[in-house]
Amino acid sequence: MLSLRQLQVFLAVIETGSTIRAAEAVSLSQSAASNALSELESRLGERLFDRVGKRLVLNASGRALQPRARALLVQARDAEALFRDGGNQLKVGASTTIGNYLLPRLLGEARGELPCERVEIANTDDIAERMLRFELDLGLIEGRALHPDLVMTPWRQDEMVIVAAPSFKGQSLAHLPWIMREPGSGTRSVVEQELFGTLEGVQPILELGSSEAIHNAVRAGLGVSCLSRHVVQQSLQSGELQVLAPEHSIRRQLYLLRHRQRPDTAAVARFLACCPPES
Amino acid sequence: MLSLRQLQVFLAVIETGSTIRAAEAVSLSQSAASNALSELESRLGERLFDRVGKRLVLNASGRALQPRARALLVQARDAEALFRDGGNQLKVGASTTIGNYLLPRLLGEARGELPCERVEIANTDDIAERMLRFELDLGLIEGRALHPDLVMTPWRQDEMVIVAAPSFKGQSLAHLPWIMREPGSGTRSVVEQELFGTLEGVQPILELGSSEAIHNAVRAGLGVSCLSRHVVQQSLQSGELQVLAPEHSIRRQLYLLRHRQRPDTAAVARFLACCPPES
DNA sequence: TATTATTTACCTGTTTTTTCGATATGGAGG
DNA sequence: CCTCCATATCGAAAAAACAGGTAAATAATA
Repeated sequence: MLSLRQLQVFLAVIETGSTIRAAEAVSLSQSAASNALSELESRLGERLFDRVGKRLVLNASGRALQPRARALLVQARDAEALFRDGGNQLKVGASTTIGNYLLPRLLGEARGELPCERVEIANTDDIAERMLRFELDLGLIEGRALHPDLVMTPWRQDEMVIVAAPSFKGQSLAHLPWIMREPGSGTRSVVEQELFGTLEGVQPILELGSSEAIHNAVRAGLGVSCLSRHVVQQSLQSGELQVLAPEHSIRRQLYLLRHRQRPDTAAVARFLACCPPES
Repeated sequence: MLSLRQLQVFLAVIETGSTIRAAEAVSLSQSAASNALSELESRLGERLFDRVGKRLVLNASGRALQPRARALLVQARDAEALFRDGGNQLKVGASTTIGNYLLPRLLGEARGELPCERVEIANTDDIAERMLRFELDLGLIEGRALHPDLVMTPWRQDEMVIVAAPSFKGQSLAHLPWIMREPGSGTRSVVEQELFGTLEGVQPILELGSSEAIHNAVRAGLGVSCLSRHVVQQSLQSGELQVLAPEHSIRRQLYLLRHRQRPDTAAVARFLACCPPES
């Protein structure tokens, strides 16, 4: 049976490129690291690195083993963390709307029941990448992540509504002064897709890089926009903003993002018990 | 860092109920097994068994660890098998239609390219259960498996057609002498659901326990039935059977079944490269 | 109730494995 | 050709794992 330590050395060699630095990284002597690596190779009956000159170059077999080794070590760590104090920590990656608006409210409602967590806000692709590197325990995304090692499961829905200051009244949508997110934003692409028939050819009068900036621009009467209800909820309640054309509201699905090869951490399970999928 | 051997002992103790038999199972001395277990517990800072009398009774912490330990060990074995000769072996569980008709043809077409495989035919529930115990590497099922640790992905489609001997001509479907699978069969439930409107109240004149039996009964002119096109393909080509009411054909989805916590084996990957999802 | 059998946990000496420091080997660069 | 640097190897030392024996605790039995 191969040992976890051998895999640890194997991965360290990949990352550092040499047995010397790998040994340092896992606090071993160089000879021990070299030994662990050769033992792993002989157990598998296959060289994992090509020895070209004095360099170790990962070969096809090594590349095949790498993701499995990583997954094994992460799962071992997770198993230990199950019971240690660190088992309470949870690193969530959330895309902007979720991280800025939805999640704070959920965490507030379940204060105390939720593990001590850390939320990192980034776009969907970044979150997917960090999930792949096991740097995050759970992703909450608005877009899609297509990597075969990532599993998307429907979580909640987000309603995007067209909002404007109260002065705007029942004009045709296409003639309004639109404010939008920058091209490339997931939010913008959803809006363009869903409202395509209505907004064809419309040029936004303003493009802003964040929902909150747009929110403020709309409150200032600069124009109209289509924003998540969660962003503008307060302004709607206070009457500072109104919903235009409610029939054009967009429902979009929000997803949980998990790594296929990593069972839920204890903390992830607790989080999901508090904020289960609703739809 | 906990060791795989400790987990091995832990699982053996669960299965055998005592350190003595566990030691035997993993070829260790009793003292070594007892030691490994206590070391694991002290590393985790948590007792995994309650010592009640001279018995070891798995407690809540132990139950939490168990599935992770199992997954870790299986993955370690898979990683080793990646390169060993055994890495070619593949245990597929297939439900009846797939295992009896579809798979043999696929394997025949890809002869030599596919790893040396072993196909076990069972019903969907059995396959799901064996997947959960890591006794199968891959499932190919016609029905649904709902366990949270099992992942279904669409694979291919199966077309079910209404077939009869050539003597049957354009009568109303409800008035034909129907032959069906026994109640409880997945195939039968699909047929009943899809043809419900047409077949309401119809009593089959015969119920048989296998598709092949029905096939032969239909060929013998005993009646009509709704069978996978794969089952009757040959008889259709030879003109021995005809398709009645093609507009009532049923398409049903076939699924790959995998364990969420187990990355694809090398052999599974090769199998899927040969027989990829088509729809 | 006393006795026997069984099982866990611990102790001790021994064996095996792992690790270390030093050294041999071998390509890369001046 | 010689020096630099990294890997691989070797013997010694350290650490870990091991087997066998044994005490304590409990269940079963007389």
